[in-house]
Amino acid sequence: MTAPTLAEEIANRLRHAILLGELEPGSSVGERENAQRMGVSRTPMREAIRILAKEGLLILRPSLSPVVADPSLQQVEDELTIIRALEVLSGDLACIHATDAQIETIRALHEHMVRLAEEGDMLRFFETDMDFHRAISAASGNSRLEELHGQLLARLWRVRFLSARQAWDRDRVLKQHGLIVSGLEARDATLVRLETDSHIEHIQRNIQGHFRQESS
Amino acid sequence: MTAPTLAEEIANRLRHAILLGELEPGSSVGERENAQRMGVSRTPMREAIRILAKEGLLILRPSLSPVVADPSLQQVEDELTIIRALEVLSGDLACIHATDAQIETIRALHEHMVRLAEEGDMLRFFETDMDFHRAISAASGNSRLEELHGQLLARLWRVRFLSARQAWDRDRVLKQHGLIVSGLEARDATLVRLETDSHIEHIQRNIQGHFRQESS
DNA sequence: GCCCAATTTTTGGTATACCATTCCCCTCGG
DNA sequence: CCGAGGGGAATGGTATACCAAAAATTGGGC
Repeated sequence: MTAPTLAEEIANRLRHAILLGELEPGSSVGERENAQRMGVSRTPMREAIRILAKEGLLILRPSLSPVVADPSLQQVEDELTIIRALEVLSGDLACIHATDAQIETIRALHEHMVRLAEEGDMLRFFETDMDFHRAISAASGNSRLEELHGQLLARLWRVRFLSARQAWDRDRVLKQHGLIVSGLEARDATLVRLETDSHIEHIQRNIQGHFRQESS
Repeated sequence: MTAPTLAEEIANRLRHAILLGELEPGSSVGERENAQRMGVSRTPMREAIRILAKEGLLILRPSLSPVVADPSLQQVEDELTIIRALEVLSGDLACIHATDAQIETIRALHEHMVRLAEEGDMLRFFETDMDFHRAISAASGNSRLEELHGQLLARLWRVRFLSARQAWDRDRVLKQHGLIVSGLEARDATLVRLETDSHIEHIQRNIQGHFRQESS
């Protein structure tokens, strides 16, 4: 792997900080201020800001400091609608193109989640959840789809993380994941599509609940 | 409208040049060279290059000049697969959420294409074709979907333009568009989905033909 | 005549300085 | 006491200078 540029590195650090909530939504992220805070010059910081803006984590305003994005329920639902379509597509393609090794990887991720659920490691559980879905898009054999899906997923990382915290339904998540894995192993596109669709619909409902709770 | 920044402006100029083929695929686009050629400093040029790279028109290589992208047939097909899923989704949503005015706009674009076909204005015809599809995604009521779809469409602008040049089947395009418009007006999601799917499948076939011809 | 290595050149990456615009606060006038 | 105007501070946008690394070229050795 080639050495990561400084701009990418601070972009990663910033992204981490945003996703973990260390930088609150709505707070401003000036070029100078943050550049000094992280000990770099404005140039790479400026580029890092553009990167995160393209990812949707920062909002650029003309002649004004960028702010940490604070997406509305409507926006999140819109994105999730797209993710749903892409994941269904991924499942369809994966049933055709996935190698056995890829499906094996997906099953391994699933079983890893089961263990993490038993141990109660919520953060790891959640991150593996993301990996699980990413692995499916990777198994589609469509690299551009994998990339795009990953971007959208990253964008919703925080809100999904927050809404998954309450996680009254880890069992349902695991059960649905299990069915999706079975569907992939049987190359049963219909089953995969159905379960994927239902799965994301539940996620959507969770997020709606999260927003409702937050506004109170 | 707020004044566009210099970086955006030269990004637009560069994009135009690339899409029109004034910059051949594979040719290198160094920061210094192009900055001087366009009479700006490296900083905005650098940013413009990043923008176009994110759009997929330029390929960044570590420690090497960026080059104008020259997508393979596989890559184009992958992207088109995604576009197909997104357009089908757009059609579904548009049948539910589109306003009558939006559908009216779509019909107007369609009829405009008919006129342009009669006049033989290929470039305008093609651009209106793009607008037609964009208008449908706009009618979905999902702004993020509209944005994403637009980006993917832009990325394939050039190859679609080239493959549409031969255009032995303008009649089929217009017929399918007409059916899609009818479907939208009737809010018949099934019809829209079917025709959209078939429409893009034909585009895919055209592009395959274009690549086959090019390689000979 | 060919290949390898050292050097030179060119590349992107980074830091810094400067500018125009805008925003904010303070003061002055009603 | 309130509002409008002005000045200063802070912002992002741009230009430029410098650096390290990598690629290309050239010269020497085999």
